[in-house]
Amino acid sequence: MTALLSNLNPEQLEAVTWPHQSALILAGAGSGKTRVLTTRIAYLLQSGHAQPHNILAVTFTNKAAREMVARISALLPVNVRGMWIGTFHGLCHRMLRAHYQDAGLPQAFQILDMADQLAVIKRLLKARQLDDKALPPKQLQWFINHAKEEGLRASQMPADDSFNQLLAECYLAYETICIREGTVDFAELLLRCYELLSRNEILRDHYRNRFQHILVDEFQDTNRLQYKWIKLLAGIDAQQPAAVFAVGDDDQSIYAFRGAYVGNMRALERDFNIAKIIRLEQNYRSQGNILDAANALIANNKGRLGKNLWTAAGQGEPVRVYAAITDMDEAGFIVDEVKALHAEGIALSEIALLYRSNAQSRVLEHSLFNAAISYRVYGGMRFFDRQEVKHALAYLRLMILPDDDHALLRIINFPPRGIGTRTLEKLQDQAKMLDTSLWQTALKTHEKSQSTKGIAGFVNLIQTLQQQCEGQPLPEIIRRVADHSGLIAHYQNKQTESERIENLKELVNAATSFVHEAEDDSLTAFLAHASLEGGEHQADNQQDAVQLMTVHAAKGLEFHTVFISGLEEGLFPHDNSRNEPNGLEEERRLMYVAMTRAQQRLYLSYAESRMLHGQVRMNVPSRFVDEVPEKLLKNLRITHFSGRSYGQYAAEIGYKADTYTDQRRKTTTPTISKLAAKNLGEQGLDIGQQVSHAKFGVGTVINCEGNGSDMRVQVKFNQVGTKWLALAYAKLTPL
DNA sequence: GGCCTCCGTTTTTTT
DNA sequence: AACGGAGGCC
Repeated sequence: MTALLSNLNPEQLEAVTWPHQSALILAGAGSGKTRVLTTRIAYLLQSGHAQPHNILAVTFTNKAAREMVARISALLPVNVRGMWIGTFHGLCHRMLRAHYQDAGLPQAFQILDMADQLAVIKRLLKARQLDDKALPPKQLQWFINHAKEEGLRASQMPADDSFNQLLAECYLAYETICIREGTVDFAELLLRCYELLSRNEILRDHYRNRFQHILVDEFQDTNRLQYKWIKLLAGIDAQQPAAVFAVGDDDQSIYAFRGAYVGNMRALERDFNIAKIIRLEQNYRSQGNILDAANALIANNKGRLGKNLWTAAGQGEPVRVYAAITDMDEAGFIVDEVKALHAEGIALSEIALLYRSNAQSRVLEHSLFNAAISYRVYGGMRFFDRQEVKHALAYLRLMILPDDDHALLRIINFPPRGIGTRTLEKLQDQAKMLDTSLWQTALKTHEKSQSTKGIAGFVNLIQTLQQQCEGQPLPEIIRRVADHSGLIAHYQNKQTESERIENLKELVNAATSFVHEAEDDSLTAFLAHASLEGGEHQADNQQDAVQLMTVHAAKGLEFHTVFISGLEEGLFPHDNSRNEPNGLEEERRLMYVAMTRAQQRLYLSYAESRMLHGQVRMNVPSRFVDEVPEKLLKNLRITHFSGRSYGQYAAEIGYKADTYTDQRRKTTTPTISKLAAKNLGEQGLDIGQQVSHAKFGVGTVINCEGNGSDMRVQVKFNQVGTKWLALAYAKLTPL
């Protein structure tokens, strides 16, 4: 026991040994959050306060869940299997499988991922003859998911105007489809589980009795339904409620855009009568200057629970800032620094290049590639999202749940077997008339036919596959399906598709390792695994490489050196965040997360001009750079120019932004430097200059076009956004 | 059925 | 710039 608790600081120790009561742990970045969580579990077990089966621990990602299991196992020899440790979705799924009948689901119910869900929605909208303008599929998807996250069913949706009525009707139609097909989307896993527990007293009491300790990781990222689920399971109104041990950091809440509700932290405090929040403020990751910078930045946010990170390590190096001329120049600078760091002995994998949006990675990749520095980009297409893999999975799903129209439609004519749009329409019409699934309809109308063509051929194929795979081991089932479905042959006929065949083989490999690792190695379990664990492609290249990722993807990670690039107004903070309530504060938290990833060295950079969406844009440095106290910064521009003038350096890096061509309109417009020098100069203006406008207030000139009386300038106003103004009319006063 | 062209979009993302 | 979707054409 003493070994377990040694080396904890006083706050960590208080959290770990907290009595059998609910607790809220405010755990700053790098404060040993995971350590506290896992040591708490080990402490409960070792001290005899709890048995493994009394413990439920919930995370957001499978990776976090796996890490938790691994670290507990390392702390003490315990049967981890007795504990329920997993993601919200994974745990809800587990309950629904165990009680599928009580939950009103077929035994072989299947999980729809976001793409599957969108496809179902598109099909639904098409059937109702609603085009994109009447109701965009994405919007309906968002509406349905948000409704579910609020715990609302279609029948509870307001229909106060015609559009809301339309939304409610479509939601209802969607629910009907899912029920008939036996499919469940991500939000449904949670809502269904919540409803199951709230309606079924026996089950509820069973689980309440069992889970006396509920531990929640990244609590700030919970949505309202997840919180209600925790509350229900903990049974705050019960005689002996479970102890909820919630660990989170309101300053690192960066998922409001997908429904996370930070207010849950306050709600927990209130609902669970938490008298004292435990704050973990000692940071074991970053050096002083980096923390001071991050603290100063986040202090600009309002309504925080309040927390100030400190470190026992020294101040370390200053935060380095580079003002680039172009995005290419910015990338070039970063690559130069990476080279220098690597030469000093820093491993490439200890260097992270962070950016706000994925599109920004390209310039960086380009420069790294040319410099022959190995790098790895995170994000992008995941294994189980690939079309060939999804096709194969659709065959498998249809075999065990033939009423899944979504799966059927995906493959009824893939590979092509002569079932065209008209045949399909006929089948769908018949199904509607018979009020049954497409599969049942196909059976009824083509059962007698022995034909190997068309729908009858498809029915025969699926039935044959069902028979052939009966009782076979999982990898063998997948091998047969990939082969007999004609998928392999189809891709073999195309020269460019050889990678897809490799992926189908990889799917067999995935099944092989799944059989070795999973407790339940059924096909149903494998399909659930494919949906829920979407395939973090972990195993690949161990080689030393620079890490490229969005700031979101970097959450929870740490690196010796971190570069945050593209720190420009409009990019970071992103323009779109302005339309969202508290959008700027979320952007700032994002910046806070990015900065606190760095251990020893932090670089901030921005570019004056950047190619975005095929157009050169002039940008103003991000306010986030200004929010870092000057005394913590070190400006590298002068050093990097090494004595040259701006003009000399610009010429050297080939910066010729005299004109840019709008490909769409085939027009060439003179931009910045020349015009700025000539025409703008005549007006007493310049790019980058602060100006004042009677109505719009203060702003910065960021672009211009035309000349003479037609001349217009683009001004980024501090209050009202970016506007094009005709100089002949608008009265701009240089400041 | 497959290929081509035009057009619109473009933040972040896990389950 | 780049990608995806829709619609037209052979």
